[in-house]
Amino acid sequence: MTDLQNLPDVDETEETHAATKAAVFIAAERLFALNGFQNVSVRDITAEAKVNLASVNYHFGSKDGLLFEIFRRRTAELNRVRARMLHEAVARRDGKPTVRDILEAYFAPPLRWAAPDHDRRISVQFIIRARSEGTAEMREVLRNDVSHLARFADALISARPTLAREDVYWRLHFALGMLHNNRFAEFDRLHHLSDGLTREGDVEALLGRMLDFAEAGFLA
Amino acid sequence: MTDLQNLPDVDETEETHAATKAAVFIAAERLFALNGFQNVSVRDITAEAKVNLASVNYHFGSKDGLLFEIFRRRTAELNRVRARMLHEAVARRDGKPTVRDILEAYFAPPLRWAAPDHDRRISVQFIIRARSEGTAEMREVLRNDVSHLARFADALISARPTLAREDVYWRLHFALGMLHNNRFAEFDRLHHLSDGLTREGDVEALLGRMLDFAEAGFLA
DNA sequence: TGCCCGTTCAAACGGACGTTCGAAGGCCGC
DNA sequence: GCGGCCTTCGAACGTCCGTTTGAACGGGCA
Repeated sequence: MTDLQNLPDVDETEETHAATKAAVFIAAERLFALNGFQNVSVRDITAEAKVNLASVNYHFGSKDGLLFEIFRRRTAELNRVRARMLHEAVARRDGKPTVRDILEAYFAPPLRWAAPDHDRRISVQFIIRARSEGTAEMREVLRNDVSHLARFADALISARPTLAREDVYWRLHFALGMLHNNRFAEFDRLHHLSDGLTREGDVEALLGRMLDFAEAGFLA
Repeated sequence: MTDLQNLPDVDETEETHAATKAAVFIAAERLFALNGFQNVSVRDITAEAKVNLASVNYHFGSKDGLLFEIFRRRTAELNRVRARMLHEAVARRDGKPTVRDILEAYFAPPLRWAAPDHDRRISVQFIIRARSEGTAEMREVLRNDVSHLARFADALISARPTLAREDVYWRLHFALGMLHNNRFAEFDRLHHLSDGLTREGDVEALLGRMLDFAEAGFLA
């Protein structure tokens, strides 16, 4: 029951009171995010969710169908929040958002989801993983995702009109690299390298550091 | 201090005496880099190398053994080149290399390997993939790799003494993200986003762009 | 030539996996 | 209470995979 609240009530598909489907969804997202897509079997998922083995194929058609549905919901959700933040920044700045505003609209949502006590902490790791381990179907969505990313690229081009467009695209590419590198394993490595000096708990501080770095890179 | 110059060399003579082993090595590196570790079977490798199925287990013990040997050789090779470049930069600047020097020593070797006509173009993609899809054994090596990375971190701390150490570690983390994001799939996405404006062919130009961005981030 | 031993070969083994199937369960309107 | 339908269940199927096996091969040396 409490599990149902974590399942996003996506408008198009009305959810019946199938607790099994929600349990599978949550268990799969967690296991995939932690262990990788190929290293998690349908039996692992149904064991964690404490449901029957056939549940995955009954509710999601196939293992890939389950993976894709998680991916689709989470990316749509994330893109919605990002678009809203960008829109608010445009309104706040009278149509002229700064580079930092635009980068913040892209960085902040996933970073805030990744906060230690946030219930979407796992979703961010799932999305990051999908970018490198995703199936062909996921990459297809990421292709259409380009139109979403293009809004931020256009905003950046407007914010820095003196810079060549290709320079903006490359720097956006670098900024995306900064963001996508925020995986558990990389945080561990950094923590080990710095002898415990760096801590990932404070996401607002991390956001500030990332914006300082990326903004300077864009203004160079 | 570990002397990276004295790491075990790649045994090229062994390859010439056992052509099968070399063929397996090359085919496996290529397939793994292009398709991912889990998506390539031993049968795929031996088919591409035109050798018998049992060759992998005979020469490398297991599939994971083959994977690890490729990973071990390539990372050792890369670290050696990086350490040499850092050493040369230290000598050239009388013990005071700039932030740009240090970043260049870390960025340039893999980027130059990734040049379109370079024979190590595939190796870079393999190494990048190992960072996110690697086995537990590989991550163990990456843990020891921290001592290699620590040299660059220390150099950066010396180059920017007024900056808090944790700030340097975080910014190095960001710079690593920029580098590790240079995958085929990401280049494709960028190419698509920019409508063909960005081209990855000129690695020296890319290196310059990356150094401009990261240097500005460090000097912020 | 005849033996030796590192290498290659075809074939099979055992297991893990995604998926399917038919039956049983359980909730609902009637 | 009863029939219908969505869901859950245990069990099995077929496939692909990494690995092993034992025999055959072939060059180097006495």
